[in-house]
Order: sequence, then structure tokens, then C-alpha cells
Amino acid sequence: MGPYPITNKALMTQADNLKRIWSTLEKVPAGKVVSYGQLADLAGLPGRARLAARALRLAPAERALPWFRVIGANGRISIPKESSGYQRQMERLRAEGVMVNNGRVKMSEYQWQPDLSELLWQLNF
DNA sequence: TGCGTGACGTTTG
DNA sequence: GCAAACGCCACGC
Repeated sequence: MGPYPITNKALMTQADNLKRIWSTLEKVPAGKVVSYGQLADLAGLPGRARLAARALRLAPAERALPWFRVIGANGRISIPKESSGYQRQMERLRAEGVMVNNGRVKMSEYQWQPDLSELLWQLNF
């Protein structure tokens, strides 16, 4: 967390950006999913979907973030289907009641739609 | 100093 | 549904 809570590029370090994304990800409730772009948006980093993806790769394991609740905006799991991560993600999602068919989730049903003012209140970057 | 590469996204055809 | 063309930008080389 930098000294300034505003997305002023000149004052935000990459470490700050990653922390913002991780903090926001922690707020995604079980049984719901968010897209990479949505996660970045909610973290105050509009248009930074790729950064959200990067943040997941770099996420510290001990933080136990719900990385599996992040999928592509098209509702598909974005990890190569031949990878073990693909299977793990599908299992974790199903374990909390999310229906996954052919690596795909129905966004209209499972996408998290947080109350923005409430989220802003909870987050303390 | 480029330049290619990404667990990405939107628009257009 | 699919593919191409952009847009985005941190990072490694």
C-alpha cells in the first residue's frame, strides 16, 4: 500500500498494483467468479486485465487467494486445458457450487456483482 | 533502446 | 463461433 490511495501512475509502484489486485480478489465470495478485466477494474486499475493475470501468477501461496474464481470474460477457464491447473480450477469451482461445462461458466449466473460503495468501504489499499 | 510475450478484453466482420 | 486487429503494459532479453 503506497501512501496515496489514488491511481496516480506517477505515485503507484507495481508492487502497489499487485497488492490492490490481491486485496480485491480476497473479497470475491465463494460460489462467484470475476473476469480478469473486472478484477482489475474493481481494484481501480481499469483496462489492466493482463496485470490481473500476472498478479495471479505472482500471488504468494501463503495468502491462499481464491485464484480459481478468476476466469476469462467469455466465461472460460483461461489456463490451458491440458495443464493440471485447469483441472484444479474446475474442481475448486465445482466444490463451491459453480457449474462448469467444458471449462465454461455461465457468467449471467455466477459473475460477482458487488455493491461498489460497500466494496470501496471494505478495501483498504 | 527496442521487441516479443502474456492465466486478457472489446470491436468488427 | 471464429479470427483478426487493436488496446493495454510489465518484464525479460
